[in-house]
Amino acid sequence: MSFGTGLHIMLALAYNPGVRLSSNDLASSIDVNPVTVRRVVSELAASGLVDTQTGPGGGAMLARPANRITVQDIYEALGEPPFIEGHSKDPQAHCIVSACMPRVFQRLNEAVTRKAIPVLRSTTLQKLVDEDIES
Amino acid sequence: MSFGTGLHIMLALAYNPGVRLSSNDLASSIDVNPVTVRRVVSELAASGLVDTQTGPGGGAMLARPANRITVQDIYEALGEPPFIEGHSKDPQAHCIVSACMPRVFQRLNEAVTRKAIPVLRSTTLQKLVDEDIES
DNA sequence: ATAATTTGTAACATGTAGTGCTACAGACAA
DNA sequence: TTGTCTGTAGCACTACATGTTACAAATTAT
Repeated sequence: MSFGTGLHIMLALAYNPGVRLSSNDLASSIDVNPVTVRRVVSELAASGLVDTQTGPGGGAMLARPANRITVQDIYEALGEPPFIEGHSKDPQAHCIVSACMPRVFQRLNEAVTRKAIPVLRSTTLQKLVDEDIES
Repeated sequence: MSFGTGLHIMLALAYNPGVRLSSNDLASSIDVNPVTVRRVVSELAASGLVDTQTGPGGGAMLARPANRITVQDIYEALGEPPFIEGHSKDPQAHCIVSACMPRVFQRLNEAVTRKAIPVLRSTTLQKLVDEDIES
C-alpha cells in the first residue's frame, strides 16, 4: 500500500528495539492517522516482519533483529507495484503494436527489477539506522 | 504523466517509421481518449522526441531514428516519479526518526536509480521493436 | 479563398486510489 | 471489571489521472 509510511514505521521500530510502539505513537511520528498506521502495520504483521499485541502496553515491535530485515522484505510485504508498469488497457485485436505491449512492459520491468532488487535486499533496517546505505 | 501510454505511443511510431499517426490512430491502438494521447504527445514533443504537425495528413512521428531514442529519454520526458518515494509529510520536530526520513529515502532512491538508469538508457526503441531487451 | 483535417489547450465531469475519521468488537493487562 | 490497544468496517474527503466537449490556430487540398 504505502511504502513510504511502511518504511518510516519499520525504521521507528528499529530505533526502539524491544519497545512496543502504539499506533498513536507511530502516527504522531509520521503525522498520519492512527488507523492508517494500523492498516500498514497489519500488512507488515501478516508478512511476519512485526509482532503486535493488544491491550495496555501493547503495540508493534520488530519480529526479528533490524539486521535481518531488508528493505526488500518491506517492499514485498506492502505489495508495492512493479518499477516499470504499463497501462492497464487490454490489447486491441486490430493492432499489432498493442498486441506486443504486455510482453514489452514485462521484459522491461524484469530487466530493471533484476538490478534494483539486490540493492533493496542488501539494505537492512540496521544499515538505515546507521545511515550506512549502499556500500 | 503516464509512462505506459507514452511508451505505447513511441513504440507505435517506431513501428511506422516516416509515417505520421494522428491522435485518433494512436488512441484506438491504446484504447484511450484522443485528448489523452495529445496531452502525452505534447510532452514528448516538448522534449524533442517526436515531431508533430497540424492539418490533413498531420500527426506525430519520431523526431529521430528509433535506435537513437532510449526508454530513459521517454521516462524523463514524461517526468516520471522516482523509483523509491517517501511519504510527503514534513518531519515532526519532536521526533528523531522522522527527522532523518527524507535523507534515508533520498539515499535509497539514489542507490536504486543508479542501477536502473543504465538499463533504461541502453534500451532503445529499436531494441523493443526487435524484442531484443537486455543483452 | 474556402473547406476539411488535425494539433494544442482549456474547462469541466468522471473514475479511482489513498487517506481521514468514527465506531466498535475482540484481546489483553492491571 | 475497567481501561488500553489492535483489527476492521463503513463512509467522507482529497488528489490526480482520464474522459469529454469545445474551440482557436495551423496546415493541406481544392
